[in-house]
Amino acid sequence: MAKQQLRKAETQKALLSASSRAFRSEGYSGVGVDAIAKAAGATSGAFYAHLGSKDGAFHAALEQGLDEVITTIPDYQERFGDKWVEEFARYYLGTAHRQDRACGCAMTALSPDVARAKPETRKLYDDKMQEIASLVAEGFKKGTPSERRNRAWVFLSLLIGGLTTARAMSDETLAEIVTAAALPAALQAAGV
Amino acid sequence: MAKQQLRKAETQKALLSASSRAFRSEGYSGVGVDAIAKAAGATSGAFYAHLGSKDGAFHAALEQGLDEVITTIPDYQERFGDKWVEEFARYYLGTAHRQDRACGCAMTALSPDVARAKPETRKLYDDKMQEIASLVAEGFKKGTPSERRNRAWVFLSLLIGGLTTARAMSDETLAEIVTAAALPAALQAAGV
DNA sequence: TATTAAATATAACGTTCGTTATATTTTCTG
DNA sequence: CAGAAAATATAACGAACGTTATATTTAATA
Repeated sequence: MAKQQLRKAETQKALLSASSRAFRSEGYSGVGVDAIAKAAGATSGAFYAHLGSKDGAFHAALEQGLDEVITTIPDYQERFGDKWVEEFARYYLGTAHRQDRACGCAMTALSPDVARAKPETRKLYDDKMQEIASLVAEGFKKGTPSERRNRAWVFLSLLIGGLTTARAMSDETLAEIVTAAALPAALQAAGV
Repeated sequence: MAKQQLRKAETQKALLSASSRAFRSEGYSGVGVDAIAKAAGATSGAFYAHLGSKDGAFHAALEQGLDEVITTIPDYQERFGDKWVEEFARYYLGTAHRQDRACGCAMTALSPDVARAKPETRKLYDDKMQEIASLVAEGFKKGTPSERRNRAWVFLSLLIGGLTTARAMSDETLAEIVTAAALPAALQAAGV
């Protein structure tokens, strides 16, 4: 019982990863189970064995996606120190992130579908987003904890709203104008 | 040729209105043509006679939705004068607007699907959003035109991002914390 | 190597998808 | 009132939907 477990874990990972990518780029209702399984190099049988249901796959993809944010923020804080906010916001509102929906941040890509998801999934969103806001607030320098937390929500709202708007635009120049405007405002919210 | 044209116009209006509501609350891929037609008290035959295709219905719903914003902003400016920004932002981030996805603002509800729409529709989004940003910027008091325009994008990004995040949350108290944080930041961007 | 168990593939279910072609109804014209 | 024209309803298409049941393959055990 070693080779079998390894293969199982790999299939699971591929299925979850394909689910994440598909839901982010096509939306929850924009992609089917067969297509996700195919993208993972598997079939719908394996999909249901591992993820239980399409709902379940979305729930798992959201959890993994928000956990990614939860580990990324401390990474930025360690790597860049005081400049972590600038680096993070610059990446978030940058061209590469805007153009790659499939591999982009779960907050922006999945929030609209979370609003339509089952209660259990929305509750998960509540918890993870609070965790993210806490990490962001702790990384801010000025202000009381309560002030910093408010500004963390502003910071996140600006990143999510700016990216959402820019991604919908077809004119790249216009999209850059939006993100370029959002960036200093996000830094101001961060107290930089 | 009067009664017939009247009925046609009414069917058209009902179809477009049902499309708008459905796309906003369920997402483009989350609802089918038959369901939209049924909600409008019609059938798919009438849907295709009036809207041409599902794509076409989304395009028309987006146009109507953004035009609604374009007429609403001057309305607020006339009705509330200097306080128009506060009133508008308070409505946008308020409980009623957050809880009613189907009748909410097209910017927040449709942007994620616009990112996946055909080029023609994304171009329409470009143009209408620039018009909206212009109206908002003209309603700001301080700063140069260029500064005001930047702050208009910040203002819009905050409203869209804050509302998107709050709508995804299941805990109403938490959702209100997010919108309550976004509101003063939006007003600050407006120069109030 | 035969048996058992686990992991995945296949095939099928009824339903709904977007769309088209045709039928039917309704309204206007002569 | 007869016939033309316009508006809408109906029915059907193949394809894809989410899901389940079963078959097949693979690996561990004895």
